[in-house]
Amino acid sequence: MPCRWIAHLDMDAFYASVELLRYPVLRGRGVVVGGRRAQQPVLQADGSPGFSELRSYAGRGVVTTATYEARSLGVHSGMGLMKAAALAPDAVLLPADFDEYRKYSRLFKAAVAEVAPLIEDRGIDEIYIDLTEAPGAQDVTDDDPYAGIRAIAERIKARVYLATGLGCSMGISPNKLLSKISSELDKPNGLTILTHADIPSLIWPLPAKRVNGIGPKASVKLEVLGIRTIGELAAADAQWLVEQFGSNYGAWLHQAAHGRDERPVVTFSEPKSISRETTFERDLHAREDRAVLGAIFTLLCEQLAADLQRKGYLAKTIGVKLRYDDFRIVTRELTLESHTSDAHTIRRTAGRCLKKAMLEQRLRLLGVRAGSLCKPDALPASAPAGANVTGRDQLQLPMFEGSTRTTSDV
DNA sequence: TCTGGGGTCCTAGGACCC
DNA sequence: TCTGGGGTCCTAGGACCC
Repeated sequence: MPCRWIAHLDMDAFYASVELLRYPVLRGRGVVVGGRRAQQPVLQADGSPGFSELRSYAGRGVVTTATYEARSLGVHSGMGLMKAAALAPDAVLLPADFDEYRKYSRLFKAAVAEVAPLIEDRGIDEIYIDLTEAPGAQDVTDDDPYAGIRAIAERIKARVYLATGLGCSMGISPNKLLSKISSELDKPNGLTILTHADIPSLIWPLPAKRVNGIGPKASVKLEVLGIRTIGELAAADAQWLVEQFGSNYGAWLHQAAHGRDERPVVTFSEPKSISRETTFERDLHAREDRAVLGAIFTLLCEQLAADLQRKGYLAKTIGVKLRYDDFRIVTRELTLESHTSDAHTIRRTAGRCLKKAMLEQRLRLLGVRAGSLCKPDALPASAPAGANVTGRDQLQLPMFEGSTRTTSDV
């Protein structure tokens, strides 16, 4: 196939950078965003905000993002806040403000779309962009074979900064896999352009876990097998990888290590599931803490129902997720006979799921999930949202389509 | 001093049907 | 009477990602 130009754009330390826009006085300091109950800055007598430092934090919670100053001390996202406090006690801790981050997310994506509209959403702070057909993308000059694509990338970065005041890093290559790796090679505010010819020198020396899709488990297993870098993975026999990792994943590992990836940039996809979950401030017991647990459970179901209704989806399977105090996770789910977004139906079904799980051990987390989603208009017209009809009834209902309402319609 | 909240995809076994 | 596959749906768990 003709060479594609796929960009991966990643906002630099996104949440923390948004907070720096709000509190410019924190620029240059270690700043950590995270902790569900981290303290909002309180206004001091002189009108300036008083920030709480990481050292004074106690309780559950993880680092969501850290500025590069805090990262230089070893703090990284996903780390427990107590551990982060030991590494960077002087860092400022701010609570996450997702409404604000979503606002900036929309701003930067709209800015990119003005230059290049073929965008794949990869969450709040990153996107893929297909630049293959962008005007001038294939232009070359005597001293720069990437002159055209480089100019487009610089234009995108400038537009993002103009729209948000935030920096980003871009990786551009013939596919998503290589671009994702490339965008991290020159952070922050970086731009890396590479082709297949650069794989041996730029990609192969990197640790295998830098490949998107090789996580903690797979990288440990690879290390046990004597493979640390992407190059060593590329040198491994494909059949041997299949024997070690299964046909699907093994074959993919081999392809990935050679930088091969034909996935298209997908500009739209329907959600598969919607969920709500919460970690308690202290572990709860199904019997001893029945009242508070029940209230939280109902609230989660109501929030989930509201999410479904706001987004315009109906769900056919309802599930619960439990995390016990030893971090073991179990899930239970039930498939309904008809789709619903009704809070009571969700609560009742989730309650039946809960009964299928072991409830002796203390719980750390409780979640409710809606799956098998569809839009109301994709359903037979005679099976209205939340109608309590069985599958068999649904099959018979079309006989009444277009006829007068029956009592079962009400 | 442990480990948030929101997702996707894959695997695998059993039920059920043809 | 026994032996068989293939396809789809449901359920549970797990790896991985942002």
